[in-house]
Parts: sequence; structure tokens; C-alpha cells
Amino acid sequence: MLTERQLEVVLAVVYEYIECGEPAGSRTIAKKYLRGCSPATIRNEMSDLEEMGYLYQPHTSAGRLPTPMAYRLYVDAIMQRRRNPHPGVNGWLDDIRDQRRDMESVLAYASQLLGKVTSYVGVAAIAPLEDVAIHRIDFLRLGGETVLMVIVLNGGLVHSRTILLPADISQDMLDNISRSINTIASGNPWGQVREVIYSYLVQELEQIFHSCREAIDQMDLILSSRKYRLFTGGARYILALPDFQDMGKLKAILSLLEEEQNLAAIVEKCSQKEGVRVTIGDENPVPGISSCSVVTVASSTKGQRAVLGLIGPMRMDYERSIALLETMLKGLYEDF
Amino acid sequence: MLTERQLEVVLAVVYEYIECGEPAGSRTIAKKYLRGCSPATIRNEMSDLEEMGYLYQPHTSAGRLPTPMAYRLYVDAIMQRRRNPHPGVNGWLDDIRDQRRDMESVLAYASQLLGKVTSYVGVAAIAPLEDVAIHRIDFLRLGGETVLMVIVLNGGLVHSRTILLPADISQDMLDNISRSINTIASGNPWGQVREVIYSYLVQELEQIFHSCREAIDQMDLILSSRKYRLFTGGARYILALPDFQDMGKLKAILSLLEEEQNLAAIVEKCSQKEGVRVTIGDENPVPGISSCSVVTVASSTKGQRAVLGLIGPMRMDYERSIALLETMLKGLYEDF
DNA sequence: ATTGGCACTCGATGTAAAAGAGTGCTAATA
DNA sequence: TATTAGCACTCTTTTACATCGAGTGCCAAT
Repeated sequence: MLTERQLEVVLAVVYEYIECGEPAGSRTIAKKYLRGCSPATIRNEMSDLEEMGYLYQPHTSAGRLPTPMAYRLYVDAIMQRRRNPHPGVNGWLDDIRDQRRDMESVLAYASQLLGKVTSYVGVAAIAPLEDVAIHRIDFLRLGGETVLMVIVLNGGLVHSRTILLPADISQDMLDNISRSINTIASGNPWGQVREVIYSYLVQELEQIFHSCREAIDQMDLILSSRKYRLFTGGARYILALPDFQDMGKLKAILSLLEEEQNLAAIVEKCSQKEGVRVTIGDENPVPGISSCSVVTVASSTKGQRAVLGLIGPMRMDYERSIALLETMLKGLYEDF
Repeated sequence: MLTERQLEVVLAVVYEYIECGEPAGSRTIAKKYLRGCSPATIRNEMSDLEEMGYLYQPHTSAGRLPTPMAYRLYVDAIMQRRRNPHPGVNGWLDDIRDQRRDMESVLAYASQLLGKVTSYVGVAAIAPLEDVAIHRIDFLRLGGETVLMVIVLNGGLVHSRTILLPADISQDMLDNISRSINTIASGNPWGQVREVIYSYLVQELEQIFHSCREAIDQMDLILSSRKYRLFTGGARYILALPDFQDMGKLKAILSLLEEEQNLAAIVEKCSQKEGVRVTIGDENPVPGISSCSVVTVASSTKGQRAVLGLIGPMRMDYERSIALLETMLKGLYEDF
């Protein structure tokens, strides 16, 4: 399809644009990347490549910009090469280790770090695997009918949620219930103990069965939905990028970050297979970021699935981003 | 100090600017607020008020803008008046009730809601009171030397953090330890049981005392520091405000939101006394938001201190913001 | 097939004029 | 003495127009 030289020109334009942020002219490409050719030759190639959909001009008298197709070509080329680990990551991991916080803080910090060092938006996410074992379930009366249910999973994820239970169930009774439930559940995945717990509750607490129904529902919600816990960081840094000077784009990306469900959709999709995944522009169905790219890396182990990602402009530095994410995820897994 | 009419003019300029967002001219003020006077009279008053530091002109041929002094006058006037509850809040509270999530989700949602309905940035925060009782403490081996410590407080706040404990302490031993600790701690504030737990650990686990030291330190950190858990929401909406078209300002405010410590400083300060607090521009020592105002409302009960707030431009709608926050905090407290 | 040359296009930059909003000042007025 | 009408003045904003320059497209020569 593409001749050798055409490929070279496309990749050169992508590379040049990623580096400088300005449309690449024929003269520049000839001088910096294809020394053997004259600008005129490059112009002819470019003209053909434009017709083929790899390049376009923002206006008649400007250089060429890569289309999403060109970025795709470029990224595929990178993905085939061997990649070096990103330098500096080890130092940052030491920082994280030193603080030794809970998992959530670690991920929040990691996402901030990702954002800071790349100037893109950092994303971190974690969810329990379907068969993760329960460590314990605990109930705490908050007052009136509300009771806080705290579920600790074996991987270290902690979920809490309020449920309604009749006000006449005392904290002592709650403690008894949780003791019985833990005897059944502790160390086992939810799928295996769900029915046993259910029938225990029906039998022990038949008079208030209706209320327990809700408790079970909430457990199902937490333990079966496998929803990701999401963290983003470094949104402030993208303000400095020329690609986000436009308020419309900014608004779109900030909206994405604040609306969990869209972000969750991105993470969800990438976690379906291990390793790196790059989505360019419209390849990502989530609305509002059609001019952005998303690089993610996913991995599952120890009862949980983790995802790290970067959301940046389409002309983001894919090579560096991919290396950074791979090195970082690997490092985090060595600790946790 | 100020004559009756001067006060009227100042308040009119503030009101007009808050409503329209443009410098207020003498003609406008005369026509809309002081029908009895001619523009020329207003001009004279304005000139005096400028000298006194209440108004200023962005340039010679423009109308007058309020200085922070003028805003202060305006806010003080509002605070003396009786305020009506903000309409619509009840519906939103029903939404929150319906979802019946954990406290964190409620606050996250509340902050988003605050941001959405005002177009400013919503803030929500909660921290345990010093003497809040412990509900239980639990330990979970994550692998290697890392152990997750989960602390549930009586108000419903859940803290988790990883600590290092020798790899040869099994999960069973951890369960025993936590059982003993809970016997001592459950239902009591940390201050009362700290020494008992400490000596228990020294005595029971003398051979690995050094490691327990760290566990105690981390408990101290969580239970004594009384750090706020912070939530912000609605940052995307401020992009539409004319006051935040400037990238510098935007960056400052986004930085504030992502850097917990500065935000914590704001919340900390306002929580020192109950009720509404308004800080205008430089009155807030936190760097970067000298052109913003912060309205907060604080309240303590049931073992925890809660704060709701709004961060907006200096010309924010103080009256509405205050009413909204007061109504919302009151509503949240009825539920939790 | 490649290249040098050249006219052409179109955004970016700069300057000048005109428009518009609001003031400050002066003199008249109640 | 406080207020007001009138008017010149100031400064921003908008519009128009000329200029500049980067880069292309195309043609003819190699």
C-alpha cells in the first residue's frame, strides 16, 4: 500500500509534530529526516499522502499535520519495537514506598505523579477480581435506622456503604451477626458463600427479613459489580499545553474526569486484556475526547485488576508515555 | 464614616457587578438603584468612594468596580439580614438519600452538586472529632511484610493504611491481636486506650516490639491528626464563568484543588467555629486564589466535624451561596 | 522520477481610523 | 451649598487595510 519512502514521510511528520507542535513543512522534513530528497519531492509525496488520508493541511499555506490514521501507523510501529524502561520511575516508587499509605492514597499519588511528569492527565484504577476472597464484613450503627456496612477484601480493598436496618437491632446484635457472617465468609469468595449467608440471615432474622434483603443487595452490588475505584491527577498541567488552550476542549476533558461513568468505561475497556492499549481520537467511543488519545496499561494479580493510564492530546509523546506506564505498573506490583 | 447615600452606592455597584459582570457606570446606578439622583451626582460620590478605597476603575473611561473592601461591606450587610433557605435543596437531598451510599460518596456527590448548581467549585470535608470512639481495628496481611490496618470510627469514618509487620506473623495471629485490641478499644476514644494498647503490644509481642512501634505510630497519625477527608466537585463549570477565562487563574484554582494541603488549610480555618464564614480575596492566606472568594459553613456533631464550601470568583453570588450551603448542611445532618 | 523556480494562497502581524462608553470638569440651578 | 446639565476628553474595542512570510502547487528542466 505505502511505499517505503511514503511511510518514512508519514512517520517523520508525526514525529516532527509531536516534538514541535507545529505543522511540518516539506523543507523541514527534507532537511531533518530525509536528507536524500529535495523539498519538492517531499511535497509530491505529501500531496499523495494527503489524498490517501494520512495527512492534512489546516489551511492552504501551512505545512501538513498527521491524521488519526497517521498516528495509528506511528503507534503500531512503536508497539512492535522493544521499549526501554522509563528512567526516574524508581525514585518515584521509593517516594511512594516511604509514605506507605493505604492503597487508595498510593493510587491517588501515582495518578498525580503520572500527570505531573507528562503534563497529561494521569489515571489510576483498581477493582477486585470476581473471585476475590472476603476478609471480613462488619456492621456499625450510625444512628436511627442507618447502619454502616464495612467490607474488607483480601487484596486490601475496603468498601463501606450505609444500609437501613430496623432501629431495634442493637450494636451487640450487629456484632453477633457479623461474627456469624465472618465465620462463613472469611477467606472465601462471595460467589461461594452468598447463598449460605443468605439462608443464615433468613433463618436467624426471619422477622426482619425484609431489611436484610437490602443488606444482601448492597453486598451483591459491592462484591459482584467489580466496579473500578478511579483516581485522576495532574489535570492542572494540561493547561500549559498548546492543544488545550481552547475552552471547549478543556471543559470536555474536565467533565470526563469528574464523571465517573465515562472514565470507568475507558478503564473497563482497556482492562479486558493485559498490557498496553492505545486509543487515538475517535477510536475511543467516550464523547468529548475525540481529539485526545488514551494510553493505558492493565494487569491482574492478587485478587485485583489494576489499570494505569494517561489521557493527552492526540500529539502526545506515545513512546515515552507507554514506557512510563509499563515501568510504573511493574514497580507498583512489586510492592503490593 | 460613610454617608447613607455612599453606602447605597457602594452596595449598588457590588450588586450590579455581581449580576452583570461588567463595570457599573454612573448612569446605570442612577437609573436602576438611586432613582432620586442624577448620574452626575453618582459620579461625584463614586469619585469620593474611589479615593476612600471602595471602588476603582479598570481604566479611565470605564465604570467602577468594587474593591475587596466593598465586597466585605456587602457581605457583612448580608450576614446581618435574615436569610431564606435555598429552594430546591430538598429535592437534591432526596437524591442523596435514595442512593444511600457510604459517607464518602455522599460528600463527593454533595460537592459535585454544589459545583453544578452554582457554577463555582463545591467543597465538602469531614474529619473525626478528637474524642470520637473507635468501633474496631482490623489487620489484614497483604503479602510479604505489608499489613493493611483498617480502623472504623464510631461516626462511620473508615481509615485504612498499610504498615510493615514481620512476615512470620500469620493472619491468625493478626486476628488474635486485633481481637485483643478491640476488646480494649471498641467504644472508647483513642486517647483513653492508647497507653493500654501500647503496653499490651509491648508485653504480648516483645520480640517484635520494634515493628509494633510503627503500628502505634500509624494509629496515632490517623486517630490524633484529625485530618480532613476532602472532596471537590464541579471544577468544569467554572470554565464558563467570564472571571476564569484567564489560564493563569484557572491553573491556580485547579492546582489548589489537587493539592490537598492547601485546601485542607482553608477547611481547617473555617471549622474553628460553627456556621458561615466568608473570605474575600486576600483575606484568605492560601496562595493562588487571591482573586477568589470562599464561602464555607461548618458544624460538629456525632463525633465528626463537617464542612461544606464554595470557591468562586470575588464577584460570586454570596447571598445565594450562603443560603445554599446552610440549607444543605442542615439537610445532610438530619440524615447522618 | 526528481528537482529548481516561481506565482499564488492564506494566516499572522501591524497600523490607522472610527465607534462607543463613561468620566471629569465647568457653569447653571434650586 | 448640593445638585444637575452639558460637553470635551480619554481609553478600549472594532473594523479595515496593507504588509509579511511560510509553504504550497505546478511547470519546465534535468
